[in-house]
Amino acid sequence: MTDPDPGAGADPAKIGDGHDDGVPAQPRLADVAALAGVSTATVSRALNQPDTVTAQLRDRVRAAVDALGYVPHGPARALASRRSHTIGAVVPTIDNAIFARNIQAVQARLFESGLTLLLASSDYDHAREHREVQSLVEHGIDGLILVGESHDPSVYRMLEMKRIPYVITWIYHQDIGHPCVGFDNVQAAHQIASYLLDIGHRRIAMVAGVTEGNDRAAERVQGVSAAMRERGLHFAPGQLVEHEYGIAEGRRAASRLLASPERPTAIICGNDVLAFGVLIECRERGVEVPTEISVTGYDDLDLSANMDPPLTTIRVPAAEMGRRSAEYLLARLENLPTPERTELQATLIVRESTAPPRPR
Amino acid sequence: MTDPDPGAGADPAKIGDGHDDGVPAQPRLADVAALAGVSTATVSRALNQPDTVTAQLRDRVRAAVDALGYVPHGPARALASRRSHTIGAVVPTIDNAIFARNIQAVQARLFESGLTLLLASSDYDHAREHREVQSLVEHGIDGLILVGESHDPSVYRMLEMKRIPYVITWIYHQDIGHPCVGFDNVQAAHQIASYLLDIGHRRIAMVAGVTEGNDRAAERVQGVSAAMRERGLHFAPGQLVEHEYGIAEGRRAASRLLASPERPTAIICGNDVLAFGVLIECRERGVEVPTEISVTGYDDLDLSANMDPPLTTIRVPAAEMGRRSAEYLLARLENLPTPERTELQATLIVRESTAPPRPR
DNA sequence: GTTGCGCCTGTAAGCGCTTTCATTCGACCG
DNA sequence: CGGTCGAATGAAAGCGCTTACAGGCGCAAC
Repeated sequence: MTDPDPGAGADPAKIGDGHDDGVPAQPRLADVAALAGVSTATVSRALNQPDTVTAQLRDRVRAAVDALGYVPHGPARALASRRSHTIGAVVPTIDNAIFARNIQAVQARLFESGLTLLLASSDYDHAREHREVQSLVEHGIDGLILVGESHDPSVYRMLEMKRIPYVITWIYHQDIGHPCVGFDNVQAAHQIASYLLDIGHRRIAMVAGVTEGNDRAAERVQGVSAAMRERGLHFAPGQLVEHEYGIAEGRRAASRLLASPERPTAIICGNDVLAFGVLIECRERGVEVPTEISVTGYDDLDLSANMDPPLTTIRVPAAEMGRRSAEYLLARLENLPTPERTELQATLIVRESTAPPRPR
Repeated sequence: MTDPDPGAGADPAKIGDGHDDGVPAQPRLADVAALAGVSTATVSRALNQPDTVTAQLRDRVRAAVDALGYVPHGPARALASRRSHTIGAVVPTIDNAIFARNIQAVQARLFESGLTLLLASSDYDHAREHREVQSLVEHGIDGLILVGESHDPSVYRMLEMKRIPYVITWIYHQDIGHPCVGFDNVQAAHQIASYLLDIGHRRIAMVAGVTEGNDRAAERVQGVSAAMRERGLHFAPGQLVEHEYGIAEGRRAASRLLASPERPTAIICGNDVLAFGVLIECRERGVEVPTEISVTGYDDLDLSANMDPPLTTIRVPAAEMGRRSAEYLLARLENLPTPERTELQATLIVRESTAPPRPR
């Protein structure tokens, strides 16, 4: 009934092309074991827990691996060990310098620990995000990095059900009910608005990112609004606008704002790229920054310090956040103690795109 | 000898927490089968080849899946089917707008077809790239996207051995011995140099990317050199420099070039970011572009058209290349016919950062 | 010279799914 | 109305690896 010799590596079906020289084209663990003259269990141990095995044996296995060009088969390993050695990440879009930097740091850190990154992007769409997450979960990810707190409830449900550790990034505040590594968007936005108010601005406009389904963008609006409210101010009609990410969008927004009868003395942007657009439109229209109008960004891209004038902005710890979020998951996977929530600092960088408003 | 009832879902070890209500915490295919009252084979078919199954059955299975919140286990599926439904990509760095755009397109296209992207970055280091590729191969990727043609030979060897389809991107020329989707860097660089020569420039400098281990950067230098050679010109000493990617690096290069006794009348940059640096340094030093000096880039980032002055550059089909390279692999996986090599166009975009040199 | 204890290594049972092959069922034809 | 063929389903054998568990061996202690 049963195969009398299941361990035999000589099954011709297993041997690829080439002369039948006994060197399988796609060697399996059993082939390595046969060549090294040990059992598959030993090879597995020699490879995965080298310490539990004789040095001599280790070398012998290593030699066999090299001789055959053996590469372990991850799915089989994942199936048997319930660990895929992969981490998933879903970002709104990779095509945004600040996320790219963040993801680069995540990938680099994971690689250091021998893990691989599964990357997906949601295009700021919760439904799509849900499908992306499901796809990642199907692939057996050991952990997941998410951007922001607001997600389809089924996302959290799935993670819970599958017992997959995850971490929320790009956001931090007292009452986040999830593990997170981020910074306080409300506070940072509040800070930049307060700075503008402190130097005398009263007519402030804001070019925010699209807030629907984007809690980071929403919190930034919230922080600015709060700072204004504290001084008894609020946005005049049409002075708080939302735009998608992009230079052209920033220009369009600025173009409208600059044409308004009560032109603002300062424009706060939800990110640096929008601010670039605003700066460019100002230049195009001959509106001097910062003498006629102040402009601020949020992110502190490399270019920001090099704009003309250099952009006042919030420096966001994108790379550190990437590294730390990876490390959180790494720690969880090793069952090492690690704080559930870590707050990073976003700092105001004052440059020359802001100045007190010109007296009328 | 054998379990008389192997299909039973009642094995207590399988049931997670909660009351023993027969609803497993982490349902497997067998649980779905049990609930739907069919075999696991049928469930598998209903899920993967819906057409081969009765509509009624399909619905029944679908219902059971929903009821249990079943999510297939990718590694197991990959092990059994020899398909992981993942594609790997290794780029030098994600933290470079043009690669980010490319990868974004890859990911989006793969997602459309239900595949997932495994992303790695090599940091322009062949040794590291090799390890990254090995790691991806271990994870069982069904295909691989590589940047450029020059890689550690063992990379190609491994792909060959494992029979993993791959595609080379960001490069194209007649004698590439690998499947590729790219554009001709030599020709594009030749074109931009020729344009400068045509409008009268003779003292031309180049700020190239680092060419070691980067065939794209090398080809761009080659294209420019060739164009100059055709007119009996060559780079003066110190007028061909290589710099890492970055604005600061571009500034540093420009700073030296502008200070040289025989100041060039045009600076060709290996990418837009270096060109931004050059442009910024010129502005800082009061060197007018393009009247005193012409500057060109390569990539055509969003910002390039919005610089002051707008940057003359080569527009690179980053997103299309991403989409097409994904599609190449998709076709290969389906055994559909697809061209082994496809050439995309990189086009010269003339803007205001270039003009004829000022007569002396 | 035994006995006992550890340390290594081997045996073998799965991990959860796909897929071949066999079987069943129903429809259709003679 | 029985027989035949095709379509739909089920049974069961792995996919390549990990990991209890068992077993063997050498050494120290008695």
